[in-house]
Amino acid sequence: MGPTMHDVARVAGVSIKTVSNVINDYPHVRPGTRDRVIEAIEQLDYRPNLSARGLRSGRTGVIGLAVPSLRENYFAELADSVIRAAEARGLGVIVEQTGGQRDKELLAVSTSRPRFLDGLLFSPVSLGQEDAGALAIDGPLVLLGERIFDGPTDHVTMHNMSSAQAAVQHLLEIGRRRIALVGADLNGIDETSSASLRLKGYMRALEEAGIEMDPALVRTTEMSRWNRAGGAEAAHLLVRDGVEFDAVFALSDTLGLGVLRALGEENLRVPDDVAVIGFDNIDESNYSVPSMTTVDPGREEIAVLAVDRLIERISEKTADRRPPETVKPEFRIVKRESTGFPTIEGE
Amino acid sequence: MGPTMHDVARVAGVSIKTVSNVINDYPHVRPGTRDRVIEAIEQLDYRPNLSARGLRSGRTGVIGLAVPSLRENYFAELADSVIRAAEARGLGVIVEQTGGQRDKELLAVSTSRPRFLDGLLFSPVSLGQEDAGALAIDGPLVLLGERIFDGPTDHVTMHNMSSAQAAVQHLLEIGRRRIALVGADLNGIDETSSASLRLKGYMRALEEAGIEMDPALVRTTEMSRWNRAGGAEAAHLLVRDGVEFDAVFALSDTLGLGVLRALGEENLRVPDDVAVIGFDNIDESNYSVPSMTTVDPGREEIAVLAVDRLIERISEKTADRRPPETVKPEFRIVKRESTGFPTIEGE
DNA sequence: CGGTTGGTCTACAACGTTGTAGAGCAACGT
DNA sequence: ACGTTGCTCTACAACGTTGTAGACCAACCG
Repeated sequence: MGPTMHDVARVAGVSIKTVSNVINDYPHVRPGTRDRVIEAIEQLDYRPNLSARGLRSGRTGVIGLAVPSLRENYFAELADSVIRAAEARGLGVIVEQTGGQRDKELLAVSTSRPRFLDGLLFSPVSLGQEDAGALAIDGPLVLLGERIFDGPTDHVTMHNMSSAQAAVQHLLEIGRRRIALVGADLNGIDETSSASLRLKGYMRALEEAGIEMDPALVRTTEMSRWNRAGGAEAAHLLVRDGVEFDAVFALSDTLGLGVLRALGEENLRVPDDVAVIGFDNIDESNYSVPSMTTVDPGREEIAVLAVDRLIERISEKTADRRPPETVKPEFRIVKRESTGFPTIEGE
Repeated sequence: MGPTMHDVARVAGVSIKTVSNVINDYPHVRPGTRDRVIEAIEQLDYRPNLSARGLRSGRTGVIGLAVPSLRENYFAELADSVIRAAEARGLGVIVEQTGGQRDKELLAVSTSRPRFLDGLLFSPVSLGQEDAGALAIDGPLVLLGERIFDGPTDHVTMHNMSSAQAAVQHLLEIGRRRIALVGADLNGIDETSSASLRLKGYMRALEEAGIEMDPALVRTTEMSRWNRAGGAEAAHLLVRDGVEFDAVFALSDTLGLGVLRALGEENLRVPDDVAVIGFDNIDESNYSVPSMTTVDPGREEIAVLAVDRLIERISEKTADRRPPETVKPEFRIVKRESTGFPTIEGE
């Protein structure tokens, strides 16, 4: 066990409260005293005991981040952004993986609080509108992603519909008309899922262009989660079903990368035979063969916004609580080889 | 603030210590009393305050994981494995990113302790043998990866040399003789880096096969870290330098994926013209075009071993401290299309 | 010159938990 | 019948920090 404030106080010849005051930048400390304390701290290599601080002040300086899985690149990169944003503000991040399973997601919300978190960033996948109530109980909570609209908490999301629409418009602009969509979720007609919102953007873009939607072009994925295998499978099925198509809008980059792979196996050339656009702008999409055009939903900004919102909520007095907010960063289309643009290095 | 032990004690009609005893499975509690306490806990939805527990008992149930970056797939997947292993044992994981920078790595070791971690899993990149001393001070610490051998702590690593040798043997077995190596680190002749150890394996395999090593085939990467861009660059240079080669051993999968991309751009066919093998077995390598043969160093097992070692160290009395151990899981070669084998789904 | 103000510091009591010491009581052996 | 044992439970004191209340002193005001 390291030195405590008592040790520092003894060395500096002050009371422990003065040490505490120096550490917490309490203004009324004489410069000379402050220096003595700082010197003592350095001499002893004193570090505050965060458990004690957490007990006394109710804050631990640690927040939680609950995501489906770090094996999904989007969430790994999101975690990277969140951790860096949190670190810049002096917070640690405990990462929990829900596997996208409903029970583990519910658990993450209810069980993570006792883990002495100051707050939780939560990216649910399985929880839906009907679970909004389950989120009301706990401490500061900021939702990430699409699900659970109008919940009792802040929500950082993305322009799913309009960015999906822009993605399809991009395909239309380069002359494609038979645009397949991979990753639709037609099981529960769940209005609040990313899949549904992006599908809606797809339909709008087609409608505006005066193209009738062909249901044969809208493909679901069998796998429970969006991944490369799902994308590959969907693309294989498209080809083997004999559906004619000259472009694919994959609802996530990992799906899109699976599509790229499958198209290669089917001897279809990208973008000559089939153009492909993904969604998420994960690092990997810039290095696939060919590099993949995608929608950058503003992940980095999502992380910063979310951490800042959470910090606000944490420091908020229960009295003057603002009503829950929903914020969305700007999106952009990153044009790459899979739709006929050269890859820009470092993009 | 939620209910405390006092509240539970009052409801159950016992002392707080009895509540504590029930929670900590202290044996001498009458079944009836135990039931009353459990019922009170459930009725109040009581959750122990981990700050208080941490203060009193010196344990917080949280460990740290310091890795270069979650954007590197290998580390994202390692983090996934570690978090799952830790969760199974009731521990939370705070993830810190060092960016592979020396100062941040040193900071991670010295600063993370006050963050009330019970222990730290640390995967250094920049720290070397000369920093072994810096690791002696702190609490339970388990190193991951190659660097800092013979340090004062447990070390979970991998069979770098023999698995690299096996990788090259695989290329030799399929008839390749001009085997390039991408990702060498020739700056500091640092005996303890993954790069050096894998290079050594490469040389041994060639030697055993009676092939003389051609320095023109051994390529460094300009970028500070192993990534796709570095692999692509190295492959482009190989071609443009006019070096003849029929296989590439990439010292990491991300390097290998960059190599695959660059070879495609150079109109070289994989594996017909050039066979490629990587190292790490990240998920992505199974979905590249073509899928990439690689060395699986046993990442999942590394995580489990590391977490278990750390837990042992945490619960160890200072008296009967075992000497530091170094453990390595088994490796295996995962054969895929980039060396002429069909991809096995789910592999 | 007495009273007030405000800057600087200290003493003390919490925060919620667990370790220690020991009280109470039934069962047992002698 | 009485000490001993062992199970069950309780009271109390920590753990290291911060909030509260207030002491002390110099500077200032009237």
